Amino acid sequence: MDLGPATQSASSIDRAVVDAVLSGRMKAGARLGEAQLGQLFGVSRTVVREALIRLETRGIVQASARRGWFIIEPSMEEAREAFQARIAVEVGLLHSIKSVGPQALHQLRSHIAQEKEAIRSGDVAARTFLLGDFHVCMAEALGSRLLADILRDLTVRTALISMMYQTTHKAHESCDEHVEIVAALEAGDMRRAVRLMIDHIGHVETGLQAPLKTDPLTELREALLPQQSLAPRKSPRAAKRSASPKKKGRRR
Amino acid sequence: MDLGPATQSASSIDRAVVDAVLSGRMKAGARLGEAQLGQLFGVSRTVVREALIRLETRGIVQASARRGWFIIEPSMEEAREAFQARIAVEVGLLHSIKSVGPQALHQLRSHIAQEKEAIRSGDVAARTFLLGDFHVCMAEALGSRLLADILRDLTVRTALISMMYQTTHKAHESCDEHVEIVAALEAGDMRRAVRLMIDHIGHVETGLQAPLKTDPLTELREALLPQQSLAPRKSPRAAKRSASPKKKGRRR
DNA sequence: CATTGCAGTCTTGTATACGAGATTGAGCAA
DNA sequence: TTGCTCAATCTCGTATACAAGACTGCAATG
Repeated sequence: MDLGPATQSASSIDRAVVDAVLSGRMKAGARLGEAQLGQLFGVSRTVVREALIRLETRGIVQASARRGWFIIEPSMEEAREAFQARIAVEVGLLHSIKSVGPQALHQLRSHIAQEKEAIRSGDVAARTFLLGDFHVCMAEALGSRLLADILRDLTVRTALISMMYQTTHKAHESCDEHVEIVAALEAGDMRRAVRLMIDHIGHVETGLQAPLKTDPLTELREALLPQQSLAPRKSPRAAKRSASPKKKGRRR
Repeated sequence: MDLGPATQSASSIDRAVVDAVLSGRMKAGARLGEAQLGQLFGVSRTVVREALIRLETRGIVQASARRGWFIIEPSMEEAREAFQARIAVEVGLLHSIKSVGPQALHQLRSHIAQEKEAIRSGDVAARTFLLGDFHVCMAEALGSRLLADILRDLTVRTALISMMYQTTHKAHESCDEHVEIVAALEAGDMRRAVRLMIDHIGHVETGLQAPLKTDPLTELREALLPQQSLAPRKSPRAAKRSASPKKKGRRR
């Protein structure tokens, strides 16, 4: 992690946030203060703001007017959409290729080796990152940088979802499925690869359970605010007893 | 030439630029000065800059350090990538659905009716916009807002490409193919819809010809800068005085 | 005539100033 | 205690200031 040169920090803020999310070090709903990030990276709010705007455009963070920037908190519905989009893109990708070259296979096998190593050593952050990155890596290896970028952003979304909602899908199972997919690619059996990929993503999605309750207010919020509330209460009469629900834990 | 400050300056700059590109009113390589846009929309450079950063993140404009912002000029290679990505996404989308509801069909037919009207009336901008927007509209009608957004940005790219490189594909042919695709969707024949869509996008892509030479330096740039380019078979006229307002500097 | 050095101008990159919405917490009344 | 008001504070939204890179045009030079 390089926090030194100011010239690079412009785009390194983006990468730092994305990596943090993909590694599970940063959770959905986490707050990203402009001033804080600026101090952390040694730049002014202007530069931080540009990075946040990029992340917002990519659907990774969300600005709440005059309150702050937060990592997005996908709803169950948005979760489904994200998984569906991923399936569509990855299936389309697999359909669009005839065969897989030896170099691409090497890259994928190398990636899976890293996954196994991370799983073995118990490095949760690396494991989480690599398991999601496999799909990005696949798109890249198969020749489409554009689709890889698209998949990366979609993966961020599903990664957040997997952390928000309990998932029964275990790491080694995912890794095993990656192995099978690569095997199918190597055999040139695209139909099987597609089938495996659909099942694989489906396994993760159907593994979603009730939301994790690290925050005691999570249930309440889920129950009361199915959609994000943007009602600017001006009349104090209507809002009576709503003093308690402060948003999330403040981080300092 | 003032568009009036009453427009929602926040995201309206984005939309204005995207619409202008999709309508063919703004061509690849067009310059977008911060100060100019600011005056045009009645906001400061800060707001303009945010919009430009969003557009850059979406791959629509490109910043050249301390020179300015420009609509991207995809190379032939990038053109192929964009078309391939579009095929992958749209094929994946069609594969991921079982059937198409009556409401979606209505939307698509309505869209095609607009296309025909624009073609009939000779409204080139509307025609260009609608022909590209059909694919976005399809993704939206088929239920994936995420994929629709992705397709919109990819479509911007291919739209620019179609304007940069001469295309033999005519508007009414595209419209006819849209009709066929919708017919296949209505019949529930997804396999046929997929094939038609691949052919349709392929028709546009294979229709690409030699680059349009609005800029006398195009050939020179193509010959010297990119990694691999098609062999130019036209006799290049010597780039005499470049009195044109268009100025292409070197890239670093 | 072609080339090169140089100053002036233009445009962006970054920081900072200032204002407004949102939140919080204390104080006060019932 | 409960409920309300309001000022202090936090944070972002927008504009502006200033510096530096990049281009232009001209003149001097070979």
